[in-house]
Amino acid sequence: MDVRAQILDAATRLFAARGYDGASLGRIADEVGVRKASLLYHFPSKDALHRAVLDGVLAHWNEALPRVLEAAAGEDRFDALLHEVVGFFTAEPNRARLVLREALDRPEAMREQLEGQVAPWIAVIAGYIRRGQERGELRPDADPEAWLFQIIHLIVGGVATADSLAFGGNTDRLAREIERMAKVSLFTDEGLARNASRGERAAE
Amino acid sequence: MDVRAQILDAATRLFAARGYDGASLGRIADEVGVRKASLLYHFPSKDALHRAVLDGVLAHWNEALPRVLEAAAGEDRFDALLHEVVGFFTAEPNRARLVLREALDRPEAMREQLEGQVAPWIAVIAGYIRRGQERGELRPDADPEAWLFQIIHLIVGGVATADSLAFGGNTDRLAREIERMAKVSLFTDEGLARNASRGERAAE
DNA sequence: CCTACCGATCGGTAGG
DNA sequence: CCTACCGATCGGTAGG
Repeated sequence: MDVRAQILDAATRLFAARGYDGASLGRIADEVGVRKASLLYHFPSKDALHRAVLDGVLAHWNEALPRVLEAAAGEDRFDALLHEVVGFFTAEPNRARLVLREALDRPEAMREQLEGQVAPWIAVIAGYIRRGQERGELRPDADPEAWLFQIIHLIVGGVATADSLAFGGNTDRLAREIERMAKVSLFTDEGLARNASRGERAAE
Repeated sequence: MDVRAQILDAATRLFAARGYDGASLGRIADEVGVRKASLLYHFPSKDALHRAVLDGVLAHWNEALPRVLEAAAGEDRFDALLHEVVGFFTAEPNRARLVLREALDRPEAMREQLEGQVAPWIAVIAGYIRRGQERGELRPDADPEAWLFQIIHLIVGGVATADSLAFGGNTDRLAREIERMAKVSLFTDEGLARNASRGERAAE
């Protein structure tokens, strides 16, 4: 791994754990094993480094989401999407923490990112939901865009704060309840029945 | 309002907006209209001020929750609780941001707070849910503690990041979807029917 | 509640 | 990629 990637890696960890102001260039450089001045050769400023870290999180989505949407067959699309989101953030919880911190630290910048980069994909998936509602598989009173936001919110927030909430080893219970809430609040009884039969096959 | 309360007020605002490291004692003092050294007369250190701010958030719950639980009649208890949580955080979104930041910045301290101060109340309310499940009003597959955590999570996180998510004036949609998801994921059809008839009366 | 001040740390630059 | 250094800002203290 070249130095630039090592810097991005350490910066991701420290920005996620301590926030923009709490993470100093000196400590990031220490973790990589270089001097602060050398770090500023690769990234012109702390702000530029921070933006590069956030771009890394966003870049994955622009690659992964189209792939999942195209690959997953129509009926299994929701499971595939759910697992992609869960997998993406559990694989690297710092991604979730970075997103949450950005929402708190710079709400205006986050709003623009959501509108420009995330909203289009939300719209696409919301379209699938609307078709499911027309077929009677999904609850007609569900608000597709709002439902999606809340589920993503539960996953991202849950992963980001897992260390805080994980008392008594209840992370599994929390994760299972998210999945139950997501399904029961979106699928009709008819849709759930079809989903369950598919789930039993998948569990084997 | 005396100086001490003014300091706590300004500190709440700045800690919520910029985090512990991002909020300086100098700026907090500026907003109050005193010198930094004067601020350190009322609170011996930045850390002590921060803890006092968090205690203020917690103190409300130890007063409000027992009150709501006792006052609300059995059948309307869930609506009363939901509105208390929503009202508490929407009235002062900084409370929600502080809680979220604490979970990110000091997960260990947050975990202890949750175990000691919040878990007992969760247990009480979870008991109500279990009784509702035995009566057939609430879904038997719902995990009472986990469901409560997720609903509180949705409300706290939603309020804290409302500025980021509020594009196209969709905060109302997001709030309505939380309420719909909460109800449909907890109540059975029978329970929902009873709830709806009560809701219609309340809406008049 | 103030002025004056301290040591430490910060992001960033000069120059090689 | 380094050493050496800068001005600014930080939390906190002395003394009144």
